[in-house]
Amino acid sequence: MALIATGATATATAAPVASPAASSMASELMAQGRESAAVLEALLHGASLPPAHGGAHALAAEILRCCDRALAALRAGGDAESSSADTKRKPAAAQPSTRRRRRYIAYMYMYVSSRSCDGARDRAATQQEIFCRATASGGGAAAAAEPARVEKARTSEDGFLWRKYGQKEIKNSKHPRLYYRCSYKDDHGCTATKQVQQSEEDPSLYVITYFGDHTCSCQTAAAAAMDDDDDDENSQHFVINFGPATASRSGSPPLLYDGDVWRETAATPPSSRQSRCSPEGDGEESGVKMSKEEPVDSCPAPSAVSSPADVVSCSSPAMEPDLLGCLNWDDDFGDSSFVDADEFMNFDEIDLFQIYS
DNA sequence: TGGATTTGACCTGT
DNA sequence: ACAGGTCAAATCCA
Repeated sequence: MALIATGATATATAAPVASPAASSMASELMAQGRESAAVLEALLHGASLPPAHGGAHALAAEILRCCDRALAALRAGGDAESSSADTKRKPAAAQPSTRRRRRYIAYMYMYVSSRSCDGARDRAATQQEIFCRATASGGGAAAAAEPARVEKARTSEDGFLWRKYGQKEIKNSKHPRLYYRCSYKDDHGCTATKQVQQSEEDPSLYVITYFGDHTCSCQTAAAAAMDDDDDDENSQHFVINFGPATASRSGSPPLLYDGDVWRETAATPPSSRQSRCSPEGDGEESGVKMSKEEPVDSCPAPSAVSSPADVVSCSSPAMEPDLLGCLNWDDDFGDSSFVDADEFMNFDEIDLFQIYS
């Protein structure tokens, strides 16, 4: 994923204010996460850990969990506040979901930051490498309405629940373009849509173009569900909790990493259509089949990594040292004494890695 | 039987 | 006229 960094959108988007309670909780969570990061750093420098620590994997999982919960707390706090105080809400289409966008951006930032400490490539180079594609010209209403966010990932799975509504052969393209809209479009009027198309250069990658923001509440419910799962699972698995939380309905379960391959957390029937977000027609839905029996593609080389999803999928032993070593929390996220999560993730000062048409 | 997917037809912009 | 986006009836599946 990657992009062109720009601060324009950050300033153009009104910053929601999280409630004090949410900020406090987020602050605690991030402080906890930082402690884990410090331990992890010590571990990476050769220090030995007490048996109580579960090793690098457990620490990394803890860090991710803290980050995610902090962001969820902020989101929930902000949402609650805005829903109670702002009853005259503007139509969803006219009010971008800044919180979710920020969360997305935060992950982008973490990703780019992680890459930036690679000695051979500075942040600017990484951002340049990050893929940027103009919104399809001459597109339909969705494409014309607002800028698109473009990602490249090994799976089109992103935690949201999508309904496919179309497929189109694209001229001069080997692969069809698939059209999805939020499954909650009817229920909540959510206008989010996305287009998925296999990359021409690397068919194992999917180019995902997002239009609009999710205005539905599916993410909140999912986050809660995931919290419930955390306690049971994270001692055993590397919990992948990237981006918006997974829908709790019969939708895609969160993905777990157990050291070798990805797998789904729930015993979702393989044929469950809602868990399928990958384009069909390429034979085996290469990006989504995540089971012991059918391991996903091996982790791409760092140079091929181009999406947050890849960051996650590359928490494999091959990628881990690079990624973990690059999480320079102090440099990238400020001092640990951040007062609240908005300060921690100083969103408005972070370059927004957003795709523009 | 209800909900999701498929796919040809239709609509819109260039 | 063409390409891309969306609709909606038909179909599939749990």
